[in-house]
Amino acid sequence: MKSSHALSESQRLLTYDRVVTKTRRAIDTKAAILAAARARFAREGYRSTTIRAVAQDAGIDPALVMRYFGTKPELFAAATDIDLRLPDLADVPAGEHGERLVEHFLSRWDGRTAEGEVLLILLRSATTDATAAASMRELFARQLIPSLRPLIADESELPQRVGLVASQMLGLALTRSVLEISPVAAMPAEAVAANVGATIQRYLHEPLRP
Amino acid sequence: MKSSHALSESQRLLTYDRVVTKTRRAIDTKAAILAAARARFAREGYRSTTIRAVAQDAGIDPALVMRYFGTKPELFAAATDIDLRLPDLADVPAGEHGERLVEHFLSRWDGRTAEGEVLLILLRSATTDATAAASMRELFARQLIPSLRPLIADESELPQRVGLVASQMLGLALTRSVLEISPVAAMPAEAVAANVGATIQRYLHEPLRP
DNA sequence: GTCTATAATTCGATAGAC
DNA sequence: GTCTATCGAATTATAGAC
Repeated sequence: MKSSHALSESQRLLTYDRVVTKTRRAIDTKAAILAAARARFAREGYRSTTIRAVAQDAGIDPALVMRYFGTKPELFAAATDIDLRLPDLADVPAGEHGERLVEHFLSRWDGRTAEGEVLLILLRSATTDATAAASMRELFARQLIPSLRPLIADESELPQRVGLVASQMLGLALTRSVLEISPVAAMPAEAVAANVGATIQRYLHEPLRP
Repeated sequence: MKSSHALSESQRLLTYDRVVTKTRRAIDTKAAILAAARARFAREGYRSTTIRAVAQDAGIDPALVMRYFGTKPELFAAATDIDLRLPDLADVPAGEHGERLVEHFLSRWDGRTAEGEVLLILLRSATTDATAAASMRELFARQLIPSLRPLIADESELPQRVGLVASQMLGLALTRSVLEISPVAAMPAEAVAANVGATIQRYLHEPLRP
């Protein structure tokens, strides 16, 4: 009877080599699927993105997508599960908070980074898909609020202030990077940072109205 | 040979009556379809709304929807073809423009009027459907810009100013009425009008930054 | 005017060969 | 690990009976 212990050294190396190759390819495939999925979700939203299209973009078979991620909702969850790495503005002069925050988001969206892409994915999908909307609310509560907490003087005003900030920042992403309403889409990043930054600044530090 | 001229008076009345009844029912049916379509589009967006669901809501057969509106894109166009009836603020003191504008939109969205519903429909659909996105840009150019033109001192700044206004107003609709991010959704209308109104006021009348 | 029946696609998901 | 083949469900749209 031939057991695995009876393998010759060359056989073992061959087996090992094949396993490593398969594993590395699997990692590449998984990454390729995720990248293709993010791009599709970002352009077309959850509902219009098909497993078949993602597979074609990644250059593999649709069945592989199911094998790696199980279901379409799980693929979406994997594609959007990311730390936005929001900036720490504690050391920035208080008067520059608004402008710096807008600059940060603009560089993410305009530069099409992974973090920026995820935000656009959620924005495109959250308007029709309940799961994506929940992710957006969670992102607000778990990432945006904590990151801005150190900047707000009165803790009791934190949720309202961050809510107002979100209304302007998401509206900016929507008009500039999704709907591409021309005056906003064409506006230089510096002008956006200055004008919208002044609004964020007010929402963060100016007295709230009743 | 029996021609239509040979109909008796009672027969003619009967025929006429039947035609009138059918016509009135047709008008009702068409209106019922449109109302059901608006409600579905507003809640679920373009892609997820099905002809079958609309027909069921309207209490009629799916084939009737096709008969009256041809195709699904045409149904969508008919459901969103509406005059937003934006307010004329020419007689309002310049210092109140921002707050009044926010109050106007809030009453439309919170009260679920036809105009407000159409804006929410477009907002939910425009993130994934190119046709809806085009409708949104057209609405911006054909209705929002003209309605705000009389308020802006320097005509050359009109597009940028209205673009900034749109970024905040659409962001407000998104966070409050679509995503329902809690601090914004729970905020009393008066507080929203005051805080966001101040932003709109700045975008309309304060000096633009470079 | 309204409905039944169905054609023609498209998609998510599964089973199984290699 | 990867792919072929296919099922079952859902959807838009059409043809035609009543």
